[in-house]
Amino acid sequence: MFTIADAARRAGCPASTIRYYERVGLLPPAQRGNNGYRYYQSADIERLVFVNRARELGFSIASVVDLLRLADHPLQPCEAVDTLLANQLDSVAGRIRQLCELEARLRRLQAACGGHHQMQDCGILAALSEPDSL
Amino acid sequence: MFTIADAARRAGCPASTIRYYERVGLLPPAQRGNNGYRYYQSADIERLVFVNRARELGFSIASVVDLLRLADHPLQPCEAVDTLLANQLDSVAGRIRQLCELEARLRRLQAACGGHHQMQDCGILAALSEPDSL
DNA sequence: AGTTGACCTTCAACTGACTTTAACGTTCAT
DNA sequence: ATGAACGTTAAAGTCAGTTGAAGGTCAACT
Repeated sequence: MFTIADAARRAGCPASTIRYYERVGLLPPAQRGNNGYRYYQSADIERLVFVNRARELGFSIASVVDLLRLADHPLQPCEAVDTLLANQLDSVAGRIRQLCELEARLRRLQAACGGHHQMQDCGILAALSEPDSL
Repeated sequence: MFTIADAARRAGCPASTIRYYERVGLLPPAQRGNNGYRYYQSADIERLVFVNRARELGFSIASVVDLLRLADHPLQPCEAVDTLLANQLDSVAGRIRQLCELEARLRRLQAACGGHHQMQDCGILAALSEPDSL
């Protein structure tokens, strides 16, 4: 029997996040003591760890709900898991591509400003105002 | 004189976004017609384009406010602009690094699931539940 | 027994950068 | 004159939590 602070320590997230996960249905309602406190068992904490790992990997709350539902059916084929993972990889790869292009544009922009001059001569501000060339 | 829809077309953003920018003080209150409609002039649209470019480059609303204030003082030195840009580049580079590590972890996770098997044998779900090794 | 300090509870509001919705007014072409 | 396509506002929704207020509980120490 662990308090919410114990669970938080073990899962490596704030207690407020655990309450939030319960509130949005990502975790089932916790057992309660006579004092109203939440108490957790090892199995509950494993589920919480699962959730936190998946979140760290960038899965949305909705996807984690899906993953948990899938994990609860041990005899089903696991293709749906593969699919979720592949989608997540695609979306991460896409964001990386976008950010790399962004980085390149920022570097080009940086090159437009040699150094010490006035705002009115700043290539950065000019490029932000005018052209389509960054 | 352009309506908000004209301005939106020219700036490449939804009209709702323009209203939002005005509401949060990123744009000055627009001129109004007798009907209450907003009307924009070329200079207003230039400012809006500036804002949208900066937002596309990932600058926060607060940073765009700074950039605009800087751009409004043409005789000041432009080092502050350089600094804002350098910070933005740092933060983008940092996000890229994080996402690349995330991508690598997702790929390792993907390798844990060969293909057709049941949930209970799925290396993906196992890795999410158990170890620190991804 | 009292008190301190660390824990627990709920509910509401805040974050960023918008988007969406509802309910209503205007303009224009047919 | 009527309908589509525009405009207005305020409020709520999005995502994934975090923060704060106001209060109840528990364990240890004096």
